[in-house]
Amino acid sequence: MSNMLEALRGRIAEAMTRSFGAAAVGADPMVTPATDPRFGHYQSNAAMGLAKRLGRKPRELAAELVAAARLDDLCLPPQIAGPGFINFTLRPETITEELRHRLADERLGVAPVSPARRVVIDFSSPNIAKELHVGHLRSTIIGDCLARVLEFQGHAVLRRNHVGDWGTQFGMLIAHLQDVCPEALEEGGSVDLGDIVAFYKEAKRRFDADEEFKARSRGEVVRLQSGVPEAVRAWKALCDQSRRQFDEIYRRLDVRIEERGESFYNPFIPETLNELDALGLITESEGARCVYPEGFVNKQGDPLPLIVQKSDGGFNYDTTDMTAIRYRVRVEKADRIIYVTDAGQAIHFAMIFAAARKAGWLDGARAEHVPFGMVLGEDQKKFKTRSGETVRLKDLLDEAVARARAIVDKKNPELPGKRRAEVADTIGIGAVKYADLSQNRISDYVFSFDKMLALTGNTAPYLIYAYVRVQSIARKGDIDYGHLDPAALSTLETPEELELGRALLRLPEVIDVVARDLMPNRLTDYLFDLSQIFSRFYTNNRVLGDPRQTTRLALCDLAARTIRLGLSLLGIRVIAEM
RNA sequence: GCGCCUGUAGCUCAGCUGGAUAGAGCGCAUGCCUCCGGAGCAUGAGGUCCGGCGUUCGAAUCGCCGCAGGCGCGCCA
Repeated sequence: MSNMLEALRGRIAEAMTRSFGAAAVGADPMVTPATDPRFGHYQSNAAMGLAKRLGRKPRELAAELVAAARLDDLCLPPQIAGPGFINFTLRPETITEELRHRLADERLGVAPVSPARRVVIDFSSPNIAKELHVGHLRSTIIGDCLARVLEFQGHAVLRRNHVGDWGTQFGMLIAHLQDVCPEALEEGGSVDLGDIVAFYKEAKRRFDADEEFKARSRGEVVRLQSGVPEAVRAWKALCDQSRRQFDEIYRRLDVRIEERGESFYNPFIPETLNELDALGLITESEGARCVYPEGFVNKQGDPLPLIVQKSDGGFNYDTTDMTAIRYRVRVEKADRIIYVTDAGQAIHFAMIFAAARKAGWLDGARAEHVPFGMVLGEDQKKFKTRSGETVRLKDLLDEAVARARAIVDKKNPELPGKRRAEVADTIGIGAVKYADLSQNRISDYVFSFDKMLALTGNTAPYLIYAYVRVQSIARKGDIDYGHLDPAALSTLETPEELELGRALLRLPEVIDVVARDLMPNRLTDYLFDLSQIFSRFYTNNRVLGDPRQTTRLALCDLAARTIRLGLSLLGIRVIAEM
């Protein structure tokens, strides 16, 4: 049993039914990590809740539960405290035994979930012909992290980049392309259009300034939508060019994602609308076709619509999102669909989900919006460059790496230049990700290079440093952690050993919580806590040359592997030296 | 105007199905290198959990009413 919390929960649930029979069936054993180390490792608050239902004193019930529970193999005799808290302390032998298993377990005690589900995660989602900018940072990083966590649990995760690759803006882009790069309209061959963003800006400038160009642009939209091959080729060339620029950033961020843009869903729009219509969910209003999910009103207090077809016959993101959610359930057989977008879209998704539910599409599936707050500058205003421009992700990453490089150069000039470059890259990118993920994603997040790259505190550099220290011990002592014999791990004794051992055991519970709440900061909090405990351990417990060397090396190895695994779930790499 | 989100130490933030004396980092003060990397460790000061009322054995957490800030509010996404 590698998840101690689950184990205890099971034992208490069992004791509850044994002691109180039907009255306790389905009641929550209320087992949680202890709120304070002085209370032990875990606690159950079930007695207080039960007291009301059974009309008895909570401390009495707690005593009965303790008497009825079979816990001897896991913990010391439980203590009853306060109004009826039951406090559990794991036995040192239990902790040690479990750590022996972990030494030989690649997954460090985290069992794959059963049954595995099919999960669609919709994240990042930039627009074609535009830049990946700071506005995409959180969606990309958080979405990737959630994907990694759910994949590690064993779920089949479909990572979807719902890029904006359709719409009226393509008219001006195609018209501009005709003028500056006519060869892109020909069949076959790919063309390098250069900086697609500059291209977009120029097209936009002409569109705003030139009536003839504007008219031509409108014509191109029509040609594209009706599938004229030349227009479609131009569109593809534009998307390809954008994709190359996106992929460069995803590569640097080590983010894997499958592009499935809005255009992908075009063929499925008619059947989606037909089905909504057949269900009687579509109402016409001012020439537009609308779905009115209940409970949403506009500023006049009138029902708020999803406009699934505009009055000009065109489609918008309500249409695409309705089509996509239906496709994901019906065709991709998703059990769970997760949308990682800014909090400002909360109402939009609430409406999409409500409408999809009404249509019966979510009967066997769960749709969730995972909202996050804005990225703010240190002035607490929306994060912009000094000149007021949107911050490009590329520039942001470059600066993080450059700053990390400056720190490495200063701290460890003996490291060869090539290694310093790797270290700077790992730390710089890792710091950007960690800073974002360690924040409660709901609140707005103040972006600060200085804070994220700080060598102390809850930052990527601090965690990576803890990892590096373990590798450093190995180098010093000429140790190969791969050759440690699990059986040689003796029962933990010192307070620091026990504290570290207990912290290591928590990993499976933490992963469960992250997957349940989709809150990466629960994982970063744990890793930071673990790293601090590890630092305490190795400053106070000599490893090399100590009679307990083997046991302590095993703890070092487990700490390093736990940190490495945890960081990998955040999308952050480690290095052996820094 | 309505809706959503946020409000916790000087600053930046945690606080997980309501649980015990509310935590961390930074900053500040004071210790610790004959010792595995001091990018570290230890100790301390610092709180009207925005305010009020309510629910509960128990509220930072739930409900209602206010206050402040952010975001959104019909054919962009």
